Amino acid sequence: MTRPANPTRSDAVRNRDLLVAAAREVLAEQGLDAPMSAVAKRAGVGQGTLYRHFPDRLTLARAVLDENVAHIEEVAARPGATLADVLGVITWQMIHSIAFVSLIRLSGEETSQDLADRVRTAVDGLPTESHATGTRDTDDVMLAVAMVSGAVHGPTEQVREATARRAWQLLGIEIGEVTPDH
Amino acid sequence: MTRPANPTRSDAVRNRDLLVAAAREVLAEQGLDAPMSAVAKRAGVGQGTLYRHFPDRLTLARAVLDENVAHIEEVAARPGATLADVLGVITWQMIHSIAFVSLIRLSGEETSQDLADRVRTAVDGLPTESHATGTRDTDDVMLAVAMVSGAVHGPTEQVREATARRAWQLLGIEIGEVTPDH
Amino acid sequence: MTRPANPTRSDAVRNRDLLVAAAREVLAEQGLDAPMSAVAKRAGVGQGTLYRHFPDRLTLARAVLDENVAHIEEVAARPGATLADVLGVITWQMIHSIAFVSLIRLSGEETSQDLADRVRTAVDGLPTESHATGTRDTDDVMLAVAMVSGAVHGPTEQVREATARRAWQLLGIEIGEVTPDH
Amino acid sequence: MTRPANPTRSDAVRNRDLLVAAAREVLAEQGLDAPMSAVAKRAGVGQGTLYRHFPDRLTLARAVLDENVAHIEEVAARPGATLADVLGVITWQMIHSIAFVSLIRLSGEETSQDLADRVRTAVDGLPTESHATGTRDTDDVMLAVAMVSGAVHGPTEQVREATARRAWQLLGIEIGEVTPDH
DNA sequence: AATGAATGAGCATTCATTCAT
DNA sequence: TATGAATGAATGCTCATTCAT
Repeated sequence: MTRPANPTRSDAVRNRDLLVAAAREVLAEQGLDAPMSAVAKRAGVGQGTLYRHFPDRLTLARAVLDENVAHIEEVAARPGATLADVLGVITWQMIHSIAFVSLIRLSGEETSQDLADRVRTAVDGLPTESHATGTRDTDDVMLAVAMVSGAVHGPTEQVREATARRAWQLLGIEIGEVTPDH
Repeated sequence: MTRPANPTRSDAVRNRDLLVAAAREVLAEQGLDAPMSAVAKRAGVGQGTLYRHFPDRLTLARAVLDENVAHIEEVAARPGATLADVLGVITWQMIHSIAFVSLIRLSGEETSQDLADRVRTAVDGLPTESHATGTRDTDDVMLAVAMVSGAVHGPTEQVREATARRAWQLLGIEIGEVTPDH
Repeated sequence: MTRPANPTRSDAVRNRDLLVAAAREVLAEQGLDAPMSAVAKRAGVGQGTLYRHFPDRLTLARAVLDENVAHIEEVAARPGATLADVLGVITWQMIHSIAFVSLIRLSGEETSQDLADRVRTAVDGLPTESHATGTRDTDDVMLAVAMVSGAVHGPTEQVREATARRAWQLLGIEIGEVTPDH
Repeated sequence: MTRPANPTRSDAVRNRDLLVAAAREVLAEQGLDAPMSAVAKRAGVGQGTLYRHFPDRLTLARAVLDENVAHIEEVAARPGATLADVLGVITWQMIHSIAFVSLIRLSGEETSQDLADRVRTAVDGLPTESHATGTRDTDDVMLAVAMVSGAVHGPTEQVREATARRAWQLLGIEIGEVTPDH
């Protein structure tokens, strides 16, 4: 348990969490260009507080993605986890958040290379579920994720999920359950 | 003699072309959100002129894409053209224009369905070059294009081209020369 | 008959008439702030032509009012015309043209004093129809017209006419038929 | 202690007042179409501040008129107040503010019906000062106000006041002192 | 440290006026 | 002389960011 014994900061920690949660929702709905004020309002804090925690839009977006990545890492670390399992989770995230897709898109940039690297590390060495898929080069897996993200569009989550599934099929890669796994 | 006096077309046509060319550059560099004023400035015309020709941003973007699509159609219509040839041209366009990628991304929307349809029609029925590729369902080809667009990122055109080529490989689809073919 | 024998200018005269007619409609509908381009478009002429005939908005507006005033003068000059007759015509004009009311409003300014003077002259010395009204000071009549113009508002012509009639009643002034008298 | 921290009202209240005062002046001088930026500049605040307090031009105009109407209500509520007193105050406001006149003009519209209603309510039931005037129907009084507003024009306040007085005379309505009564 | 008001730059859009043809 | 395209100033409005409290 890494609870920092720092009781006076409990407010700050709480606000940070509120902001990340709010940003997740707002960015998912409106995309990366959403007004910062909308995030502050949804979190129920002042604009100044938002800027205290996240000096710029990218820092905030990265904090959101960080939780996504942390969840991916967690799933990957489970005993018996397979590549398919992890890809299922990633696919769920792509389907449900415009921002997540946009952030993957920005991953090539200097902006969030570290996050991409963490996903790569998590994926690296995971066993593939069947011989049909075969062992994958990690770079190729990351590229495949980016490719599927390019396919994930459509008005409803149902449409986006169907498209994503077909995209994985075209790549010949099996994925597990598409689930938030929260 | 009451000459109708409607000769001033030379300016107008020239300005329209200047604007589309400027928009192509600006949108390629800055994406679909680029300021309209930047387009007008690059074209060397006033803002009013831009709005006279293109009442809104989408109309302008469509005019740009229209030329891309027209070129794709032209290549597809050549005697002996194959799917690989056309995909090579499309790939070149994706590598060189952020806007083109963004527009592919928007294709699902009401915005530019007609343009996407024209590409689909152009692609439909093109012969595949080798037995390795096999006959392709047109929907899958369009999905593959979207997928590759998701992979096309990177600081330089060289990197983007290499990534795009690898993406096509993962899909098992052969493409022809990556060329503007102007 | 004051038809000037100047055949080469027939086009110009025709355009002037078209413009005044268009301005009458457009100003009546949209008020004095209507775009000049809307007038030119409605007249079916170019913007340049409009500016050739009417260098500024006020000149154009005055030309419209001039026809109104000319009609008032014509009615006033008829044998047997009474003040009530003329006020009926004026009332009709107020009811049917936002611009006419606005122009009356501007009449105090230097802008169209001459037009106001012509109305005054036309009104001056007209016999009143009945002893109920009595002889009127011309200045007061002009003021009364301005006052009624202040009352002429409402969504429909029916409402505006009813309000105008009540306004004249409050002033104790009888008016004749409310008619364009074209 | 988690002090809610909401003390910053002083600035906000002050700025709101500055804006209303500035708007009063600017609208009085330039009418309802005055640029919003002119109001912000006169108030000495940024444009954003203006929009924070008044999201659109009508809201701002209504805030200005609200003070006028509040003052009318206050005078009407004084013990012993007569219709003539209130009409005197209204007349003063018409003479000194183009905007007030314009707003009376707009009263028919959906825009500020509530304000017009408040004036009507204030006027309703006020005693008339002398038998010369007699009891007035409230609708007629409101119409009379609109009529006088139509007469209030002229280059100087002196001219406008003289015209307004004559207009009331033509209506046979006595008014009290023409005064701001601040 | 939190709040939310203030700032002002930035972008979209309209329209009066000019001018090339 | 007529046309209508071009210009660019003006205005509305929206945020990102700063700062007084």
